[in-house]
Amino acid sequence: MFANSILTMSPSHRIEALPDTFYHGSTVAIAKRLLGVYLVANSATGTTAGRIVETEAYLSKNDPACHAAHGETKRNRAMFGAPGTAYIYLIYGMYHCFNVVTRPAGCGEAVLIRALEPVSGIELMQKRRKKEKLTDLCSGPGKLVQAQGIAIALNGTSLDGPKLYLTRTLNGLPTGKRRPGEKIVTSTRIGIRTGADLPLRFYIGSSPFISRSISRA
DNA sequence: GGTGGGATTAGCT
DNA sequence: GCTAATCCCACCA
Repeated sequence: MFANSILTMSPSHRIEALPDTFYHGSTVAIAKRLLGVYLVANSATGTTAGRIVETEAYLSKNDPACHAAHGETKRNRAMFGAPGTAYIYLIYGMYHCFNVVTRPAGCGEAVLIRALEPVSGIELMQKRRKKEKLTDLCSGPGKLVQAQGIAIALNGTSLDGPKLYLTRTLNGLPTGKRRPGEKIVTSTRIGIRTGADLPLRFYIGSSPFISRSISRA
């Protein structure tokens, strides 16, 4: 089964991270463009990978829900880094959320990754999540961070490193982009109090792996 | 120096 | 549907 093939992959495997041009355009455009892209995580316990199926955009202007809305702080500093930087933070004292910084340094815009389709390292994800069902592994921002073993220490690092990276090219799998017939559905964002009416959540409509939260579209 | 809220989840009713 | 678990930070005193 191809899901385990990456685990036995040669250590000399070359990372094909996303090109700089991937981050051209608006944060909304990038949030949509990220649908279908692979997120790969390497740790001492093994490698996992998932295909992004749900994202949310957080903007620097007229978006009160964005962490950067009140300026740079110690907590949100990574958000003001270069495009392709990981912004990881603790939420509700228990879970972490993983974001991709999208705009040039100083802007403070990012895309929250809300759900992945598990594609590799399934057994490791099941072990970390203590869940068997594939739809329970990465169907929420806190869940996918747990399943991928993404450490808070990776906050502020560039998403082209050996421990955590984004790519369209993954070990014989189809190119990491939307496939024919997969349509982007737009809705309001999940779980926020302010800016809740903005249409900034995007997901692959046919995917069974998106978060189960009420869409409130 | 104290306090309250938040881009969540799991488990129970 | 409701709530507990749990912590960083912004804000107010």
